[in-house]
Amino acid sequence: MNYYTISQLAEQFDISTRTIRYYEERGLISPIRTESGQRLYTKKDRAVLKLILRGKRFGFSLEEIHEMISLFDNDRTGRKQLEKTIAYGEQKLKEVTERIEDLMQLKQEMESILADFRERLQKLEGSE
Amino acid sequence: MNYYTISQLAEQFDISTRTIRYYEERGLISPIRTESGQRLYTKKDRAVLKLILRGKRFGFSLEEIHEMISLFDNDRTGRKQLEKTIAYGEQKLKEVTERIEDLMQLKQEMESILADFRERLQKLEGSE
DNA sequence: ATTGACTTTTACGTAAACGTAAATTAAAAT
DNA sequence: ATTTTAATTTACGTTTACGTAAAAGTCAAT
Repeated sequence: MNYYTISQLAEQFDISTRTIRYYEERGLISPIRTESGQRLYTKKDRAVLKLILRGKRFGFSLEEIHEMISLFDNDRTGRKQLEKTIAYGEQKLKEVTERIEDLMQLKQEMESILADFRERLQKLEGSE
Repeated sequence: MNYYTISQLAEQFDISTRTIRYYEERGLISPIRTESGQRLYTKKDRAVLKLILRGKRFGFSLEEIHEMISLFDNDRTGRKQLEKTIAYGEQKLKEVTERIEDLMQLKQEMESILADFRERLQKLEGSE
């Protein structure tokens, strides 16, 4: 397994190194360190970073994303733990589903507005 | 046509009056005023507010939302104007479509993780 | 070995999106 | 008529999510 440096990840995702370090400050990502203290990121870290950025695009706060990440990465062995995790996951899934429906409605509206504008343009072109 | 007061809208959408005034500061909404200076909101204003809040849930900035609102509300008569508006609208529509696809992928992933957890729970219950 | 690119921590700065408080005025209720 | 409730403006405060700069150490290349 090989590693990424912080600037490599930064370039890949077109974000700053400061941003990546900030996510670490907030406990969202935990790279290992070399003897000298340099951060090294695994593929898994990279995947987590990708998740964070996607969450951000949907308007989730880092805090919310943090919670969602812990879904993946905690080893939840106990039965109670599992049940709690599932309940939380179902809740989040519901939220995501609602957002999708909401977005699709927005899309519809935008499409109908666009159709209206296109029609207006047609009429203008016709009367030329 | 009847009007809403600011606190009525605030209650309906579960936001603060400060928030609504802030949107006005930013030019997103423009209620009329009584003689004494009290804000009065029409149904249309209410619809705009709803739009703002929906935009926010998708992670759009107030600035972006501002631009999108002007799509609805400007009377764009000229041909050039219409073409620009349509182009902008198509762009935004594309963004929304991408977000939907992105969200659906997230949903899939969450579902498969949940399925995994449920399976684990089953095994635990079975071995009881 | 030295230059240059990269990394680290520390720490102050900032824009967006409000919160909150104060002082004042107006509307609604008793 | 007078409380109570709601509204206004002004203005400073706060949180989130980073930006930016400084000082110092490290890695890669010539």
